[in-house]
Parts: sequence; structure tokens; C-alpha cells
Amino acid sequence: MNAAAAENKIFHALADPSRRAIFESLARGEAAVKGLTARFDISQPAVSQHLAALKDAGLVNSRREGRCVYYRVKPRGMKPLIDWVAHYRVFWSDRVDRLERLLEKMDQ
Amino acid sequence: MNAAAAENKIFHALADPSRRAIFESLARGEAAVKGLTARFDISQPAVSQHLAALKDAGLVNSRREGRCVYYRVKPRGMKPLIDWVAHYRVFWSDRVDRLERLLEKMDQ
DNA sequence: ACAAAAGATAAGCACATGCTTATGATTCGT
DNA sequence: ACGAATCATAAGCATGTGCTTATCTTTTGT
Repeated sequence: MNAAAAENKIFHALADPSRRAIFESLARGEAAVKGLTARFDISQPAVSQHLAALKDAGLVNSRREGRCVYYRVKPRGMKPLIDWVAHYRVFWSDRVDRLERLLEKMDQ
Repeated sequence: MNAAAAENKIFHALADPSRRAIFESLARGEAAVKGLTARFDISQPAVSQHLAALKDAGLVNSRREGRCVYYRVKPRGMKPLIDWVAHYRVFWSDRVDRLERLLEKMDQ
């Protein structure tokens, strides 16, 4: 999958408020579909569909344990988003820019 | 406008491929509606509507000069997006997280 | 083996969205 | 003053999207 396609899926996945809320919830810790359904005021299928979109975007992973399926944030899932934003870092702040340069030095 | 509303508008604005392409084009330099319409294979009203969405999200500014309206990237427009991403930087790599703390020390 | 639990998938529906064409509002050139 | 140029807005339409209920699959407990 090229970069543009990855950006598309990630931006699309995070554009929906419910989906972003689920992702933010997962960022605070692993959770099963049952648990997520309890927190948000939408049906279980709706949660599963959102999770499928997040997974397709590479933002989350799933792990089956018996009847339950636990979802968790994929560590480097947001990398395409980071890279896209970093491409326009010239418009942010000098501090982030310095962070970038420092990272490059440490990579060497 | 609270942070959540700003995130919503920005993610929504950048979720559409055409709109993101227009934004990326503006990132390479200021442009008028006429010029953008020439580059992208959509009608002028479509371009204007996309620009309105980008402007509503705080991502671009506009400047009128005679009959032409020039759009350009708003310097800190992506800050809400940066902040949102930074909030989950713990999932990128531990290295980045440590560097962030190091940078904070250096700021003092 | 059977029923319940947990989740994924299918079908359908109300609504949002991105595009078009048509038109309105300003501004420039002559 | 008048027509052309530039852009914004309105109206309409085809498609996409998020939600629901219903159902299927898999697994657990008894």
C-alpha cells in the first residue's frame, strides 16, 4: 500500500467522532468489544464496524481470547499520519523542528 | 471553540482526498481559486467549497486582491492536529517520548 | 448436547457529502 | 456604462456513511 492510500484510510478512520472516541479509549488501554459497547451509546455492531475501520487503517490490532476479542492501539499505526504532518512541519513551531533534527542525529 | 470541535473540523477537512490535495498544493505556495481550478479536474464551485471547508477548519487564510482571492496555508492551523497526535506519542516509540522530555529540560 | 455469551456480518434506512449546473455579487478593462 | 472575469452561493442529484435490527459463527459453561 502506497503512502497516499494509507493517509486516506487513516484520515477517514479518524474523521468520525465515534471512531476517534473509540481509538482514544483504546489508547488508554486494551479493551474488548463488549467493554467498548458498554462505554459508548451505540450498538455492538456499530462498535465492531468502527473497529474494523480502525483495523483496516492499521491503527489497531486485535487479539482473540476465548469468546472475547481484545483490541489495542497498534504502536506505529499513526506513523503515516505523523509523516504527513511532519512534511509541513515548517508551518508549526521551531521546537518541533528542533525535535526532528535531534532525532535525525540520534539515528546516526 | 473547544479542542474537540477543532479536531473534528480538521480531521473532516483533511479526510477528503481532493481537499487534502488542495491543501498540499497551497502548502507549496499561495494560489488563487482560478489557478487551483486549473490544476484539479473539478469545477470552480467545487474548489470554492473545498476552500471554504479548509478555511472553516482554520487550515487556510484568504486574501482578496481585486477580482482574485488568494488562499494560503495558515501557519499554526494544524496545531490542534499536532496536539492531538502528540497526546498519543507514547505509542510511536519510547525514544521520541524520551526526547520530548529531554527537549523540555533544554527549554528550561 | 444444549443454551448462553461474544462478536462479525448482512440488509436496510436516514442522512451527510461531494459533485454538478445555474445564478448572484464584485471588480476590472474599455 | 457595459461586458467580461473571478469567485461565492443555491439547488439538485448520485453516492457514501453511520446507525439500526436480524442473523450467523465461535466459544464457554453445565
